[in-house]
Amino acid sequence: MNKFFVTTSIPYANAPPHIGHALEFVQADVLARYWRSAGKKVFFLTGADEHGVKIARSAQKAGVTPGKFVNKNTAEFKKLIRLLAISNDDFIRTTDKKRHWPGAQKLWLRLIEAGDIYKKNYKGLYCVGHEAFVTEKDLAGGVCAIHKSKPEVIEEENYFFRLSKYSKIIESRIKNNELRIIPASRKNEILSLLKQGLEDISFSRPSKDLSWGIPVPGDKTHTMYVWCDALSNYITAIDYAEENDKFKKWWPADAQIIGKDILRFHAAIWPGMLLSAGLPLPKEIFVHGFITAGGEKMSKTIGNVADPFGIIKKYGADALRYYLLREIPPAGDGEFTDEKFNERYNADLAKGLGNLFSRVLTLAQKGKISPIENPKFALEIKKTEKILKQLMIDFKFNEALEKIWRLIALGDKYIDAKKPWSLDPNSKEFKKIIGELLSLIAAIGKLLAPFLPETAGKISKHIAGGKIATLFPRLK
RNA sequence: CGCGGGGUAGAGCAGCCUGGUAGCUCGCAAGGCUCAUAACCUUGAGGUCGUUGGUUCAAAUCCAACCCCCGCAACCA
Repeated sequence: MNKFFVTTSIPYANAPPHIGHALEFVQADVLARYWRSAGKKVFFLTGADEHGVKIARSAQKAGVTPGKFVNKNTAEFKKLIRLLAISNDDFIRTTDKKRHWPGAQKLWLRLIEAGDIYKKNYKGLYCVGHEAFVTEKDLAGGVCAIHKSKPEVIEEENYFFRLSKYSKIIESRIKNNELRIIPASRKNEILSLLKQGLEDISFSRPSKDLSWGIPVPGDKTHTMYVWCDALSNYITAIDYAEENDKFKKWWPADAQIIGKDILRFHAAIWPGMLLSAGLPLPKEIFVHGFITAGGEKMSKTIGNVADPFGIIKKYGADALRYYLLREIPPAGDGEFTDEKFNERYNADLAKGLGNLFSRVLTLAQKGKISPIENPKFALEIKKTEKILKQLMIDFKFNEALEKIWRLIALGDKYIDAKKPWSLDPNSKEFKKIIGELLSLIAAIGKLLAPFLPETAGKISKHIAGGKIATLFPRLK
């Protein structure tokens, strides 16, 4: 198929975005841009998860309605997406009653038709301070660790989803790669979980406890729990409610990008729901890690959280994109520190790409020079293109950039060997050498476009205009 | 016996699946160059591959045991 439907997880609009969100957006964006330029029809979806008790409570604390509360946070996410030059085709919000709710409710009804929704008493420990159920983990010596009060045992009736029924089939789909989980370590992780068998999951909450959400169809006393509410965004955005041509064109998703914390939801619960509804499963789930700071987990409490807005403002979107793609192992945890950022920036962007660009354009200004193909360069570029394709299939963004940087080194070596500055700018030889370098840089720019769209634009613009420009000023 | 990730040059990492001269980036040293953002190019120094034992002609790589570090409550991907 010549289409590519890529999704990010939809961030929870309970807090403003941080650098981890930026990572996921950028990874998905590179895929979208790459496959778009490779000629595929691409649909790139992202959005916001805006329901739930937590948001309702945060809104109350802030003294605003939940609607206003999520509007504010979602606006921040949209701002980050815009500033990062993310090329998403759509943005779905779970509070969207027109676009999202009908599809979510339809999905629920399909699960009922399949006989997979049933009512069951749910017994749990209710903490008055939390105004919610707590688990054993929240307790310390039999009392709530935060509120120091003894929780009550409460029984309530909830809807359940018969996830257990699909345990075996999900396991086999993942095992035989009909549903590819990347990297392999995550695949193994989920398989070991599936081996133990999945349990049915609570699928609703009484409306009195959770009113900020989507009502269960035909039962006003219950509200959908997060599973049917949020996971369904991947299909509601492409008109699952209508099941029209748009839906048929795009579903199943070709790649779903998620973080390691929500692997279970996407590789077990979500496939279970799709199977129950008689829908195909996504083809691939790519799982990225977390960004740490100085070996420690980023935490608002510790205060070592890197702020994506500040970085973009200071160094530009492409500098942040480059760091996230080059320095963070795509499928593993990675570090973000100012020192590392400066090092990467100076070594690769300023002294590498920027400097080569600058020295070639300076020389090119000495005469009217147009790009000329060099067979050796052309061969290397072609090789790089080929390797790049496989690396994109494997989600290895860091290696892809490393390969492109080899072409930059090639350019530097060529200049050094040919010493064009010692030649007469009007000589044929000079024009040939610089022309070849111009065409190499143009090719590098083209290869970089999915990763650093703004820089790629600058490169082609300045080559055409013959003007010298500083792509990335060196940091002190 | 909870689960998972990791321990390879001063730092950060790759290599391990599919054993066979230990590689990359940064940093450091020497030389070259002067077109360029004090940038670029070349060469070099630096490693008992966590420990111990096993398999093998051969182990960073396979097997076993052990030691150490980091995640697995919340904000949060």
